[in-house]
Amino acid sequence: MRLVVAECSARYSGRLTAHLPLATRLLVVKADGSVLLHSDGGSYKPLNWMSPPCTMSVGEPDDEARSRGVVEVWTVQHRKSDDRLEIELHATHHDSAHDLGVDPGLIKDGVEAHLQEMLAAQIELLGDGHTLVRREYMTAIGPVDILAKDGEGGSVAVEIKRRGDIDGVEQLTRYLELMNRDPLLAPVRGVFAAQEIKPQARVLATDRGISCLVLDYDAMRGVDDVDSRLF
Amino acid sequence: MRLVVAECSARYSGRLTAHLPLATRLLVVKADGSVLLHSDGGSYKPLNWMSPPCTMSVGEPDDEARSRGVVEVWTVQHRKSDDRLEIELHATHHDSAHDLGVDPGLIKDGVEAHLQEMLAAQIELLGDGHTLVRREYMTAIGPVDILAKDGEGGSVAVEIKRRGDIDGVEQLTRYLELMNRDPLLAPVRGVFAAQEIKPQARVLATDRGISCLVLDYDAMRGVDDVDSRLF
DNA sequence: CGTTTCATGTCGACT
DNA sequence: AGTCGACGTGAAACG
Repeated sequence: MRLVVAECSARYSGRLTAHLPLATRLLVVKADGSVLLHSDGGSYKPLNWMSPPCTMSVGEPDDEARSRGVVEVWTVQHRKSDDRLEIELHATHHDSAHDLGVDPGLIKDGVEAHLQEMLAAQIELLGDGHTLVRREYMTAIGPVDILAKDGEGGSVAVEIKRRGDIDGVEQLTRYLELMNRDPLLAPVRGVFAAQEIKPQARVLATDRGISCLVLDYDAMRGVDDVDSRLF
Repeated sequence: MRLVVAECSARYSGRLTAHLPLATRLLVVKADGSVLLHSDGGSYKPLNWMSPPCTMSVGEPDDEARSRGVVEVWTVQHRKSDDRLEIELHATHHDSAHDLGVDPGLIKDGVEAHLQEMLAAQIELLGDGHTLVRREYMTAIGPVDILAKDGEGGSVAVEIKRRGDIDGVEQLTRYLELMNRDPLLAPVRGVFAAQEIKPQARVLATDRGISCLVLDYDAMRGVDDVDSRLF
């Protein structure tokens, strides 16, 4: 990985045409040839970039460019499309190269998955008499996290989220709509379960006759641990 | 902007929970406190990050962490949510800070470029006797959209926007300031041309002696088509 | 400020 | 390789 801090201007053409006026920026050249052009603010998205696979070539400025103070011209060309990024470098303030090696990558900890496991194991949290039918109950539009039956034999569909937002309620609503068309299942009641339920989501859920269940992760894990110790 | 290349591991919790195993990575701390964690490959998206507004605090590792080789602990906390990024730094290979200043940002040439072409072809829209000098007239701070001469031989710098906002007037003002320092060009008059000019922008432009020109895209394209048919 | 739509979306899973 | 859907989507335009 090469890091350069330099005054530069850039021109991108490909899916759109754009340019960056002269300013001081961070240029990152990754091992796979990809290039990022970052400013000192904004988000994680670069001002401009070229994704791999691509090839970078360093060239000399022509006379016109040199008269504008350009010292070096980088041309980054995508290998599979005609996307092209041209960077004109003026003064360079920093330039260093580093060997980073291969990255193991991000590992997403499935808190949601864990909550699902634990709620399946502690299904009585839904209410007395509830029994588990199955986890990841498949429907035409995707798997419902948990399908259960209540004490009276009615079906209960549970959607689990770490953070209970409106989107989750919408998702559960779609499932319920579909499942209630199935005479073998209907009527299906909905339960929206999450570690934290946003007020708006609670209002929407309640309005649609969906119950809300706040899950206490630590308490549930405690119960889980006790259960494990019994074996 | 601070650049650090270090062996590190990280843990993010917020909209999801995830972690990064120990590896050598680039850490970027931007002026607004945001943090990016990049590997030497992939795309422009960091492995992990924290968007502004957020606060970074540097701490000492506890005994357990120190025994694992942790030298420093960075805690990046989002100001408006409970999103949190914790980075454990082991060996540091590089550490440098740079003052980048404010970035003018990316300029997308979409409809704008087309308007520029058409105005260059119909330069008399600026007024009788006007002639085109060149498009994309290069200056130290970026290209002026159109440089023209009026009937009396005076220079005219034209800034073209799809939507004429205050930013565009500011940009043209910077160009004019620079160009009027060049004795070969001065005095340079400014014209702010756009499909639609916001009232505020018009007031500011007028106040600075910059003329406003509303461009009728469809009418201009009509003329363009007629021109094409002549050939 | 909330809401909706766009993106050089990116990214992964599956056909 | 092409398609589809989720994303820590983010970002800009709009009311």
